[in-house]
Amino acid sequence: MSDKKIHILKEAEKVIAAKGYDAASVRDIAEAAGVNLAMISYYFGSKEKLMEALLRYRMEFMALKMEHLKKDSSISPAEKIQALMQAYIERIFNNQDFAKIIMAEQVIRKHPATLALLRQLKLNNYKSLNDIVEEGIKKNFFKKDTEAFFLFTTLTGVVNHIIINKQFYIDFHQLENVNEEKINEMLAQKTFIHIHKIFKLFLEK
Amino acid sequence: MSDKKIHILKEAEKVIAAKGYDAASVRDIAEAAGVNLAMISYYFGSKEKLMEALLRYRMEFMALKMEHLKKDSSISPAEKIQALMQAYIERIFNNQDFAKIIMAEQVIRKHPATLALLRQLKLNNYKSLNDIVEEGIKKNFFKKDTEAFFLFTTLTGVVNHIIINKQFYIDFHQLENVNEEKINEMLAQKTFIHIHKIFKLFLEK
Amino acid sequence: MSDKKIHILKEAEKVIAAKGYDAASVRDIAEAAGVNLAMISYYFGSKEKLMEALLRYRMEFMALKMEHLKKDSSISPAEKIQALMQAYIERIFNNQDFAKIIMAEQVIRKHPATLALLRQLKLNNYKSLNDIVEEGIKKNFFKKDTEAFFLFTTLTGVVNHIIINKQFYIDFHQLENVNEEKINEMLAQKTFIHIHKIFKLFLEK
Amino acid sequence: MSDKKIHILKEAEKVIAAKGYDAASVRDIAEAAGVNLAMISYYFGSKEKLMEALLRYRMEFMALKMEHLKKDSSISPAEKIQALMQAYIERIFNNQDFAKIIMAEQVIRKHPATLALLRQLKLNNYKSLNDIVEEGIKKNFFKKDTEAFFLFTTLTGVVNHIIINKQFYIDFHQLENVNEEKINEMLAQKTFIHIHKIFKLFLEK
DNA sequence: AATGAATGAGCGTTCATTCAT
DNA sequence: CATGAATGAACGCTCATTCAT
Repeated sequence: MSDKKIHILKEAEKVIAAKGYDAASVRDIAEAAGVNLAMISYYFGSKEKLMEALLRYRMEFMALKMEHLKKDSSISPAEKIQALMQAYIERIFNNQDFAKIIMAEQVIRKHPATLALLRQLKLNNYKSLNDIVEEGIKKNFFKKDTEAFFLFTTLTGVVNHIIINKQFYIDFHQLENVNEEKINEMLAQKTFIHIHKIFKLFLEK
Repeated sequence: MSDKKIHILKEAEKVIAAKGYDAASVRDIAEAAGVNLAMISYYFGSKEKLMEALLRYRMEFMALKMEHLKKDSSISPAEKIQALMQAYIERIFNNQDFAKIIMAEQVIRKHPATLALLRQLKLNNYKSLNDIVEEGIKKNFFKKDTEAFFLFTTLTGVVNHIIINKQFYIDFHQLENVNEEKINEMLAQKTFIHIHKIFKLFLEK
Repeated sequence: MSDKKIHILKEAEKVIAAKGYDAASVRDIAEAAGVNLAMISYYFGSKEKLMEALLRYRMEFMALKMEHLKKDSSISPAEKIQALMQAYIERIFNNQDFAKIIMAEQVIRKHPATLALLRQLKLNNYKSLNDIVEEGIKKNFFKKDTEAFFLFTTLTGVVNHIIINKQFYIDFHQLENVNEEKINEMLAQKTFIHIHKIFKLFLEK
Repeated sequence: MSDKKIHILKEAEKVIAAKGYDAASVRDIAEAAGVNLAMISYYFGSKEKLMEALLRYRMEFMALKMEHLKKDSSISPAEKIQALMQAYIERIFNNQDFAKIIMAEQVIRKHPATLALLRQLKLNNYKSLNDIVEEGIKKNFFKKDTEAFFLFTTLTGVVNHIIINKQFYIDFHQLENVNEEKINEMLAQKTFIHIHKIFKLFLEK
């Protein structure tokens, strides 16, 4: 993909995360990207296809491809889970705009083309988690009776809601003057510890 | 509030939950409610004020007013937490449309008027939780080192993400033909058990 | 149909006849009719539907409903043909804008919805002519071997091409300063005589 | 003119005949001709000038240049008329797309540049006819009182309307499965006979 | 109180054309 | 000679809202 297309996608991501897909006009996006209005259609075909392109572009980085981990028997299931958690938290925290867009897209809108993409992403991530859990159970490291679905929604739900409530956290703890990067780091770390404890509770014998 | 207004709000809730605020046109809402288009502005002033009215109307039921519990010293903090969890899960599951609207509103849009309302709701709910936690700590029932913020985001994050991923769960477990009411009940119960375990982990000594 | 709708249709007819359907923008039509741009969609739904409404509105006057003539046996087939010719010439000359629109629509564009309407109009007119011709043949007044199709295309082709070439006629005979009404009357009369002779040639024994 | 230009013109002719000038986008034409979009402007300057080029290119074949006939006194005026009729019918039937474009252009659009060209074409054709008619009158072969204008509009009107109504004719006589070439031949022949009779009526003493 | 009619603003998209290479 | 990239203008249409009744 051309640099210009990527540039437009990145600016579009900001605008759409801030306003939502419907309220983000093509004119808004074009202005933010510093390109002519007609370029959007020229490059992507339509607003909807730009959205699709954005999802495809970012999903590559969002997807938890744990293939290299799965087959490595020198790493314990517990360590794999830890790595997956770490990767997910990192990715969400490193692209909070995209995380918001995905959240909004799941809750409302549900455009057919994006729906299929999101389902695929979700399925892949879910399976990555599930595979490790099943491996852990088989190898007798993990408890048998834990539904992966609840672990999955816990991981995604907690991380995403921490993103949503970040401003609330800042306000509550009066961190307005703290560097945002610092806050993100701190929150990410605390989030990891928090979820790690939960996963241990549900998985480790 | 007049019955007609409430009727419009309820229909608007469905439409907005399905399409999102921006994509839900006043025409859509008027048609769904079976009222004249001009009635919306006539009754509520504007689309935005209808949204505000909807938030106010539903937030009364969403807010976790635990005053009657707080002062009752015959109930243990653990039981209070349990009651709060139960109440929250019940409310989200009983009004999934509104839950979606609130989620979308928090993630995107962020209209000043609604922002303040949502912040208030969040603060109230957070404080309800926090009060109980602090009481538990003071009474030496709960661990000292647990941040209420993470308990809060866990409760809200998990419950809301289970709502978001309900369809995914149905597809995955092939429950397409199961009565939706049944699925809701089952999921709500499992969600309660799941979160209850987490809370125990973080709070109980 | 409301007066305002009819007013818009009449102004639209002028604009579309002058520029052609595609070049006549909704903005042009709205301006010509002195109404707000959005009124066009409000009243007619879309530009295409306005066109359809125009066709339906004018076709009532364009159709050669000769039922009252057909059954009247006191009128000879020759007189009936004469009446039909007269009626057709009159209608085309009295609404030259619409005649042009129909011509252009038949030649190019051919939008499904209008295509069906025009086909119906053509079929009705053709049948009106054909019925009389067949009656004349049966009653032994008319020649047997004349194809109605060529009479039909002669009538419509000649009349419409005289409309098309009216300006050419005016220029050629330097009638720039003659009242248009006069020219129309004169041309209509000459056209009638011309076609009458042709029809006599092909029909009368 | 280069082969490529001619190729573009021929493809443009098809597209414009099918959709009309305004609805035929430069993109459509470029795609149909298999050339780069920018080539159109590059070769012809603009869409309008392409249209002009098309008119100029085709008008050479459309113009009824009867000079060689006019001066030949061994051919009777009646035979000359016949030759002109034949030539006109042939040209229209052999290039129905262009005939449609000319018709549409005369009825609507009327762009200054094309208007002048078409007027010239019309004038030339009209004069070719008129010259022969006048010669016939002078030589006492033809009736005096026939206006050439009505002969002209009869020739052009009937032929062009037969083209317009060709599909109607096919539908009516259920000739859907007959080879189009065959239908054209048959119609052209019938048209010639038909118009020939009319011209005889109006001209021969 | 209730509503059909109307409106200005803005939407996503496509247009013919130009420009840099 | 040829073309991919880019652009300003305009397109048909829908929006939330207002107004006259």
